[in-house]
Amino acid sequence: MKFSRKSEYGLRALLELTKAYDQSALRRSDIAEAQQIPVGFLETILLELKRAGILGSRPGVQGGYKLIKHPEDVSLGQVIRILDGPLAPIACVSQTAYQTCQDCPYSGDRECPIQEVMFEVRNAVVNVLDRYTLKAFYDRERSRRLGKSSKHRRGNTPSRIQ
Amino acid sequence: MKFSRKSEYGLRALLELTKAYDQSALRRSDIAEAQQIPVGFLETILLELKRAGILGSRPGVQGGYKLIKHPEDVSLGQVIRILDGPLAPIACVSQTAYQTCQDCPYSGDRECPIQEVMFEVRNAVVNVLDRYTLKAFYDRERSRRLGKSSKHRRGNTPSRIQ
DNA sequence: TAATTCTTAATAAAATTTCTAAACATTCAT
DNA sequence: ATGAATGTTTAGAAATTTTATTAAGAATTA
Repeated sequence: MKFSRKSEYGLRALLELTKAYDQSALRRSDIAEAQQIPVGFLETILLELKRAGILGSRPGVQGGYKLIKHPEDVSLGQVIRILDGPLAPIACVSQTAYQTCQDCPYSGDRECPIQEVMFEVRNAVVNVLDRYTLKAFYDRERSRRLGKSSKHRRGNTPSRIQ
Repeated sequence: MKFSRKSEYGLRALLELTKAYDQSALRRSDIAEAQQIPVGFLETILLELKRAGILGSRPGVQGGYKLIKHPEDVSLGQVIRILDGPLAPIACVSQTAYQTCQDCPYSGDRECPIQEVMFEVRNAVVNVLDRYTLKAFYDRERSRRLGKSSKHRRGNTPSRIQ
């Protein structure tokens, strides 16, 4: 029932990128150092997040990765689904990747008592992870740095990154 | 975020054993056949559940495995913890197997925003899995066989199995 | 005592996760 | 244009975990 290291690294990288949301791009090496992530593995992760449309990037001097979606628009559930696959504990209760259980004796019209529980587990997990967005990271860091009164206005952050 | 095949097999085996709770012991080969589980792997699983005090067993003719705890007293959370380890998605929010994250930059007094979410996920999962017991399997099968009015009285089921 | 069944440990096979390497492409400063 | 800095891509190696098998042994009952 664990999340993979990959998801963990991904979230930690996004934590850094969210803190730098309205600032300049971050090099993978900077992220790796800040969060103690093996740089080669981080690369793979950042590219998956880029393909999913969450990050943008640019090579060269002043290049790096950048969060291109608003923190409020990226749920942690989305991130984990990208990196780890479906959230459901068993394929027969997944909304995004449903599959009948192989050799399950409850196929057809008979109801499976295990499926019932697993469905509740799935919903419980999804409810938490789709409620939290990257904004939670943002707010927390702001309030740490600026004191309690911080309030971030959602606006246009000019950026040359695609 | 998946459960392992092992947990799934374990639950399915316990489903059979719960249905047979007040009847005779089940041979591993019968359980394996009923639930389409590789018999050798099932062996490993049943023994773990036995060591954990949930099952009893006896060799020889008329032998087999038997549920020795009352279905109401075995939560699905317990079962999965035995077979798959802690339910927490990350070690730093586990109650049963707490561990600080390796190389986590939020060690010490600084609060980790990821930990906060993961703690909620853990609680959500545990709430579901520790609320369901094997009795849910029992009830469901009874009502299927006997119609809606079934009500099982908790009583002494004589058994020679340890 | 013999047939049946569980017990145990070792380990093999398969799958997945984690990570590395290297050749390549793009951007920007000059 | 050129070169340094950085991302891109693919292949695959290493490590770990999961899944399963095997085989010798011990307990129970008829």
